[in-house]
Amino acid sequence: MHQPSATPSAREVELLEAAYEYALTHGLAELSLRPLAKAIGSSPRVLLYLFGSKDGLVRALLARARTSELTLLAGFQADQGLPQVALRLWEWLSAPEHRALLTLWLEGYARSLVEPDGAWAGFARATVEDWLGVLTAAQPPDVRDTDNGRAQCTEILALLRGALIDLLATGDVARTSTAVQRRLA
Amino acid sequence: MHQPSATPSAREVELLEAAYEYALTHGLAELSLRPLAKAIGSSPRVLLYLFGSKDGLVRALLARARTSELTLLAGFQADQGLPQVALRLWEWLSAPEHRALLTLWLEGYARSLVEPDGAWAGFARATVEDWLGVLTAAQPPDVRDTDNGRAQCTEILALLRGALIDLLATGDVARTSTAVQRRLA
DNA sequence: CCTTTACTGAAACGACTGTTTCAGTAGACT
DNA sequence: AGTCTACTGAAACAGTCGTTTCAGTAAAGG
Repeated sequence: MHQPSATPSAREVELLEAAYEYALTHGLAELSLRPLAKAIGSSPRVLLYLFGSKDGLVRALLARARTSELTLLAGFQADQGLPQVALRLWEWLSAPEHRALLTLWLEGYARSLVEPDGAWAGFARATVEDWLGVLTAAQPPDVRDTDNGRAQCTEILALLRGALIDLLATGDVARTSTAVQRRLA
Repeated sequence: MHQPSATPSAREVELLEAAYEYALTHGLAELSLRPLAKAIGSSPRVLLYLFGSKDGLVRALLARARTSELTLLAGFQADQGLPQVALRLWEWLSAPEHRALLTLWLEGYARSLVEPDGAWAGFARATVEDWLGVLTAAQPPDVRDTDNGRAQCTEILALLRGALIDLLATGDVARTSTAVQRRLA
């Protein structure tokens, strides 16, 4: 046996990184051990040894995705006002090189709603709170933590994410960007 | 053999309806023939006979979902202005009894982005256009079909959908509804 | 009555799933 | 040298998957 430790080994983070790259292009829904292992130069045996189970691996992948999301969000900490932060967020969201990552994010989001238990538990809710946190931090302190302030953040979050899933489906950067900027200007 | 006909038989629509109910509570990602067949009082054999393949069944389910979406949207045809239509749409979206349907919708949406070929092809894009159509129809004719008009519809669509996926994850009707109404009032 | 059409049941096929068993190898520590 | 830890390969296990084969029933039309 082997419990995936709190301090992962070097090989573990190495394989997790490779698996993450793989998931970015292949999605999480159809992820299975043998093709993944072959693609990243490993074996199902090793993946199970390091992550305990497939659920453990998926959990690690989800955590990995959320980590890189959080470090990204940390870069947007509120020196400017809410609209500016939101606009810079949209710049990041609409960048073509982040398409795969965000599709993966949406997939995890949807999955965690369908299957609230198991590996996906709480992923959607967690990311709502992560993003709301960043937006809230960009608000002036006198508005923050009021009903009005939370509604404002929720609206901006909705705008960004709604425009994002529109963009992911249509690829229409011009239309979605105009819509976002139109509201935030 | 058996090609699923353009004019489905009585038994076919009956089973499709039952399968749709099943999908609403179990999701599409983990749908498999044997459990589904058992639950709706049928057999894998019959489902394959009627729908040709599992892909055919999923396609039929997706089409079924889109159909009921379209007949819903038809009920919101523009007698009032855009904000009123959007508010009534949000009323429908935030109703607790539609939670399962909308989760299914989001699942199909995400899946069609990850796997753009096969049964899911074009689902996400199609629903974007469906919704945008309704919102556009609610605009005054002089704004319609201008860049500005399309940006406005896109923004409202983003708001509604962003608030929807927030609601689906958190269940927080109060916060999300306030956010939507705050923008549309 | 006979044929055709629509549907159904039981069982099997091959491919794939996550996981386990057993057997190692390579390097670091004592 | 010997032991311990970390990791790995090959093969098998039991289960599920979509699909096919072969069989049969029941009703409708001529």
